[in-house]
Amino acid sequence: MQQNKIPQATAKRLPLYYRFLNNLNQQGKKRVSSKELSEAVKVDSATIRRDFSYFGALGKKGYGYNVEYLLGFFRSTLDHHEVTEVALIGAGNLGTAFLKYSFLKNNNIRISKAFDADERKVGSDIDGVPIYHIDDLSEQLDGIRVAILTVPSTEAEVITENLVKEGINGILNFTPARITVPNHVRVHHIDLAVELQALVYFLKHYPLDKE
Amino acid sequence: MQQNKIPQATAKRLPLYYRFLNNLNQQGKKRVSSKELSEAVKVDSATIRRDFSYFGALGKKGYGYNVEYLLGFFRSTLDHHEVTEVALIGAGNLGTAFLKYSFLKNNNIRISKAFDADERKVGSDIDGVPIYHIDDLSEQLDGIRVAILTVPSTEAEVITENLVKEGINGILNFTPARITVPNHVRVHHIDLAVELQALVYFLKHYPLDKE
DNA sequence: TAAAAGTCGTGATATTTTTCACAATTAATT
DNA sequence: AATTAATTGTGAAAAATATCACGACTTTTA
Ligand SMILES: NC(=O)c1ccc[n+]([C@@H]2O[C@H](COP(=O)([O-])OP(=O)(O)OC[C@H]3O[C@@H](n4cnc5c(N)ncnc54)[C@H](O)[C@@H]3O)[C@@H](O)[C@H]2O)c1
Ligand SMILES: NC(=O)c1ccc[n+]([C@@H]2O[C@H](COP(=O)([O-])OP(=O)(O)OC[C@H]3O[C@@H](n4cnc5c(N)ncnc54)[C@H](O)[C@@H]3O)[C@@H](O)[C@H]2O)c1
Repeated sequence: MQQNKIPQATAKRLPLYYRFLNNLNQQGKKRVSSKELSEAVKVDSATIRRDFSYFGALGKKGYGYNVEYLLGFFRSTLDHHEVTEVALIGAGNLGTAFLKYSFLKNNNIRISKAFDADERKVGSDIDGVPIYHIDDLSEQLDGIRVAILTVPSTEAEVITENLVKEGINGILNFTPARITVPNHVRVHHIDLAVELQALVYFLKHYPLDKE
Repeated sequence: MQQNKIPQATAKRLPLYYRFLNNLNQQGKKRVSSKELSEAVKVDSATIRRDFSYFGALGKKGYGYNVEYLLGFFRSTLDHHEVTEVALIGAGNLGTAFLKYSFLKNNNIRISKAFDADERKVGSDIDGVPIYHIDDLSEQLDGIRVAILTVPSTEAEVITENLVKEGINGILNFTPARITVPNHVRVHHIDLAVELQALVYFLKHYPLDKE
């Protein structure tokens, strides 16, 4: 669908641009240059211009970008007029933090259902999000295509199989397990322990001054 | 310090390799090939061999890698014999989840102190980690060089300044704010809302089958 | 109105990362 | 002992990403 010419690296930065444009818009700013944007999001200004250029000529030479126009453009590009429903699997420590956070305001994403195996949690809700039993995926998941996975890593593989069976095609996996999926399913890993360890590694092994 | 020849992309994968080698070792496995490892961590086997090769010839042709040897090697490379102490700033929803998680077992990282501005939290502890007042950074932080930032985004910039002043040189920033730091300080961003939105974007705009 | 300053869009170039593909070597098998 | 199968380490190529640098155009200033 659409031009899949857009590099992945660019696609990953789009939500970031979008959020900052939103901020600017709320501050009443009318125009912005790639240089200003660069300082705010810490991405080289040439990279920003290049990123934008994949979508056509969105700016004006000598002027910069019109915030409102750009925002409108991104809104439709990011499908931001419609809310994306997401399921959360595993309402534990991490899962609960997500349930309490509103992705709706800035991101038009709503965690609308949670699933867990713990009988004490099933039937309750967290900040208005109902928790269902994991065995009821089939009945309750209907239509939802994206899942956040915050279960113990030992459960990840089996649960993933079920999620895929029920039509999920996007998984944000916080589990350390590297899950296997058919190739119509997209998995993004966020491995917090790895991130932390990588940071520590960089601190110890890379020159301190100058990047 | 050390050969900073190692590409960043490689460095980021090291903790991942390390964890899987640990698993294998615990399962009693004596040898492993780049092909097996590849299937487990979902990284191309040539990439794995290349990554390892930056540290010298760690394997044996026709045999593969000796798990124990490789593990020992990574242990010292990742400084895994000593525990890295980390401070958590902002014991809210996300912060609490981290405090309840043990990074010690697999990663030799310990969140040893937490800081918050909420008087009701200060003085208590979460899973044994004491919560101090953010104003007491100076007295309490001593020696800690790495911080996890999980405060409201509006506070991020000011707090960062203080952290830097107190000698922090690595920050894992979960705030949507893009913080500004002197260039001897390293910041890694984990922007959960962006990750989620990027996943949704990929699902809608990239071909479903094949990659 | 003319000159100066600012800024985009992009060809060209540089850098980084990934992958291919194979000689060299080891282990396993017959 | 000889043959076959497995697997590394790496030169070379490819792919992806980032940056430079400048012509073209717009806005601002004088
Ligand atoms: N909390 C952190 O800071 C942190 C850090 C790094 C990685 N992780 C990873 O994130 C995942 C979640 O961590 P957590 O701290 O929230 O763990 P947790 O134990 O607090 O939560 C796990 C939740 O999953 C539920 N669960 C167990 N089996 C299930 C099943 N079969 N189906 C549905 N739900 C099931 C449990 O009832 C629990 O509510 C883990 O894989 C962990 O390794 C967490
Ligand atoms: N929870 C999530 O799922 C989620 C998702 C995406 C992004 N984030 C981001 O992570 C950050 C934390 O989120 P959260 O949900 O844990 O928020 P939270 O409000 O639950 O926690 C913030 C904590 O910071 C403390 N705090 C406030 N001001 C402080 C100060 N000056 N010094 C020290 N502590 C201070 C508060 O007392 C509170 O305990 C936010 O920036 C949020 O945008 C969270």
